[in-house]
Amino acid sequence: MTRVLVVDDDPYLLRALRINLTAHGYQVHTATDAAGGLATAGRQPPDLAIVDLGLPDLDGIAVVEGLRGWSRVPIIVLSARDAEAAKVAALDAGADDYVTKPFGMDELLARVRAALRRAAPTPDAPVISTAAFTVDLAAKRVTGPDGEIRLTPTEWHLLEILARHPDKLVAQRQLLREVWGPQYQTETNYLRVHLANLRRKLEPDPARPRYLITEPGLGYRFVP
Amino acid sequence: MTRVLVVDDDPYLLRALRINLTAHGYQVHTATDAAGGLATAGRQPPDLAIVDLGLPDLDGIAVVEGLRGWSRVPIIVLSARDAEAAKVAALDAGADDYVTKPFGMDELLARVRAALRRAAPTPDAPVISTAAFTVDLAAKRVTGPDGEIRLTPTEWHLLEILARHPDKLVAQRQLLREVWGPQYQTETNYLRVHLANLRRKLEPDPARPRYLITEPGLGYRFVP
DNA sequence: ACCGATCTTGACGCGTTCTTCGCGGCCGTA
DNA sequence: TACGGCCGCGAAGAACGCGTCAAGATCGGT
Repeated sequence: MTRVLVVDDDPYLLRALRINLTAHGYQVHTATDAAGGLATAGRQPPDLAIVDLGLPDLDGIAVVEGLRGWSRVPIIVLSARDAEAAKVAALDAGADDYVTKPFGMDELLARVRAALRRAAPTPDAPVISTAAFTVDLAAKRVTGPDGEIRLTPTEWHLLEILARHPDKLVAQRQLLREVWGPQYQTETNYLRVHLANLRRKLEPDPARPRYLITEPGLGYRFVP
Repeated sequence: MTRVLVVDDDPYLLRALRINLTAHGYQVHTATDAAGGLATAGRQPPDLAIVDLGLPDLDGIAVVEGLRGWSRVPIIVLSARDAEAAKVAALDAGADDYVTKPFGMDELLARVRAALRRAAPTPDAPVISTAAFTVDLAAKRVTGPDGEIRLTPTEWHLLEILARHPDKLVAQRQLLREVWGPQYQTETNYLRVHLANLRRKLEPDPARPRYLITEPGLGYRFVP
């Protein structure tokens, strides 16, 4: 079962979080201060941590730092509206997301799901092979028949997304959003240029692509 | 250098410990409460921890538990004569040794040596070799054809991270975060400078690196 | 307070990479 | 057949990233 650690000093909020998270199938551990939170995390490493920045020892950031020292567990930070500086510090320290109080329970649950989803795709086969080349996602390396193939950052980023969803159609918007950001979602010509460069480096016959397939008007597909 | 973390709320004792330990060649980090201690341990994992059970948040045991969650670092607990129960609890939680206050500094130092000696046999395969040099991760030493190569702390830290992931591409952000901290994630020029220095010390032809490879825009790769 | 080692910071040249644009081809539709 | 949408292609200038050097700034030890 997914284990969630909640560190908060407000007993009412703690109770509300416990009830809601439990109701959604999470196993909840709680602590009311930084020391207790870190100790609990040590005893029972959680799959996700929710940390209030306004702890009695004024040091929710210590929890983030303490966790980040040994764990990549997703951390969601709770903060009051005016604690901007602390929030930024917490994110710098390695927190993954933040929720400003007061917040709706549905929003928090959504962020919990998002954080877990983001963290989930870790343990996978990080090597995808085709007849023409091999993609090693962990080492960020592409090997062709003549040895290593050097990709530019953008090319690698595109290939990585496509390779993580083999045989699946990836929408143009999604590619543009993940590589260039939300405000570039219509610049489809970027995709054309960089896909062409990728094909030139990877495809045996770049003019007639076999692995990086265009689905006109929709997106692209990686077929191993 | 051997790193010792001391968690104690008594400033006099803290000072005495720092002076004595430093004098005996240990690198000392200190904290005055459980949260700070765990956070410090996360930032700079110690080789040994000395923890006073009588902390202001009454929870030295939390430090022991928090450390034991992710580390096998030897832990020596300090306790007042009458705190038998807490002492037992600390040992149950995973502490390695205890010293009853008041104690002689020589005794403590002896126990420190003993604890480190006991922990020493931690032999996995912490040695990575190339044709040009050898990296001993445990001993924190680099040996070249002409004997030992002296590295600065930053250089060693960088090389250590790269050597722990041979053949893997390590992202710039990750290097910056692990060596300098989360708020330096964009200072890529640090990497350029220190990598250049590393190459000057390690590479046969620093202008054409063979072991410390740059992947432009992405990060660096150590190829043994 | 001084000194050496180390780290930070800024500047420069150079090669690479990205962006941007125009052109031509393919295809479905009017 | 004409037309518009979409794609592949090539090329040019701009922007970026890297390596390098050298000058402060910082730190620890004497």
